[in-house]
Amino acid sequence: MLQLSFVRENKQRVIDRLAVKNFDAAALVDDILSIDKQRRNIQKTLDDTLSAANLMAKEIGRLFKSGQREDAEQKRQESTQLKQKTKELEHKLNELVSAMNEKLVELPNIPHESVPPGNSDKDNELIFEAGEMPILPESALPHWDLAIKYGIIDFDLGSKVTGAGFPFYRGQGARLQRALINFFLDEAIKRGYLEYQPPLLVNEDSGYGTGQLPDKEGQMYFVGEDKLYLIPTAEVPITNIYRNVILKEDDLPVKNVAYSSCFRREAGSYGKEVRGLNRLHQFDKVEIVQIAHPAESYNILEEMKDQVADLLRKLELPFRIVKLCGGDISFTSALTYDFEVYSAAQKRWLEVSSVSNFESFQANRMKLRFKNKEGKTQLAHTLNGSALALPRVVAALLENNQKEDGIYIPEALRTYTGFGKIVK
RNA sequence: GGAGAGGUGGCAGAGUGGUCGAAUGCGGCGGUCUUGAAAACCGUUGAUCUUCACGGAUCCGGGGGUUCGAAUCCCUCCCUCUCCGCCA
Repeated sequence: MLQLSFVRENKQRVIDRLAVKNFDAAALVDDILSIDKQRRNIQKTLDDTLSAANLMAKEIGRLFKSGQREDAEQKRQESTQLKQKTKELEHKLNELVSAMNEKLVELPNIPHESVPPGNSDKDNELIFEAGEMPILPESALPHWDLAIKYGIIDFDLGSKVTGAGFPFYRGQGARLQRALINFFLDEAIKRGYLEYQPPLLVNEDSGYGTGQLPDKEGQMYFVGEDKLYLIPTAEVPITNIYRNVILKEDDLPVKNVAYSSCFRREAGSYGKEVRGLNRLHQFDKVEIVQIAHPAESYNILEEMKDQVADLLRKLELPFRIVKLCGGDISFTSALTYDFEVYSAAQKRWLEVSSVSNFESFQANRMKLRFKNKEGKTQLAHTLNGSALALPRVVAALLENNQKEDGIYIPEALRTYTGFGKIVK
């Protein structure tokens, strides 16, 4: 969420910038500021009252000690009244604080200056395109048919054992998954990331910290018995490592990478959009997370963008990068690049990565700070990106590299798979 | 799952109803001394809110309560450790 002090000092700017996200913030901001004003008034009165009560309590202690029972007794009566007053003030203050927080979390993050206006993915700005578009014969199969032909992914078996969207990977298909995970992790480690293996279940505080809760509650699987959520991305546990943490400036940037399975309920999705590997309830992803100095975060975003592009190049997949427009960018993000690979048999672009700078939006929510050179604590910036999500990469690899005699594995991956092509 | 112990500042560790935001040690930072370093000595060293500032308020695992007054008493939740049981 945005910092209250920022909203207070930059009211018009907040409203203007959020208009780019097609978000009319005027009324909300007014509400917040008016509640804030009341809050500060009450806070002041309460502080003064408490201060008086504290002084009196000390005085009473002194009187009792020196044996002045009568004076003490009288003060004690007075103090009881003060007590009543503080109770009322506290109650009122709590109401105002929670009302304000409720409103404050409804404000989206402010988009970066370079974010183009727009309403949907059609208005996203294409900023890069690379790789050769494969030309496939008419007989080319979409990946869900290739999966059956080569016996490498079994969707029906997944439906039987669990449900739709939970495929089994089998033989060379399973091997390919493992190869991709190791490849992605190794590439990140080469770039100085520290590898983590996070828990796949997180508590409520963590869900709140990265912004999945409260608004996207329905997207996560929930284990009610233990009040735990299955993670929709490793971003959640990895970023929450730093919840309520004050780092040293020298620790920045923090670079973490994690492979994890990801679980998403995807309620309301259906049709050919979700066919095969296009959208799953459980999938694998390698996620990169950085915690950065505010002055550096946009350089780091570019660096992460190049990193993801490099992976796609090594996988020899045609891809493009789009900068999300105001209408398509997420609630929490200030600037997002989406990466899409071309899946030649479906003739579709599939999103395989999303790299974002959240600036201090997540950090403020989870109190992730660092102590700067002047000794002041300051919110850090958080960034993350998929590097990469597996299923759609696999879809494109299978479709684009299919030949008469099998499906060819790109050179960079062969040391990981141990085979050069997938055969029947 | 059963029984017990415990959660205090960056760390270790005192404190069991009143000058305790918290002794002491270590670590960190600054200084004295030194050609330099070490040692020694002196000083300093948490966070949040609020105020132009002085100052004030809050925080001893989280939440609630008792009391004029709570780190200290009560309730509740969470977590850690030890023993037993179970187990990849």
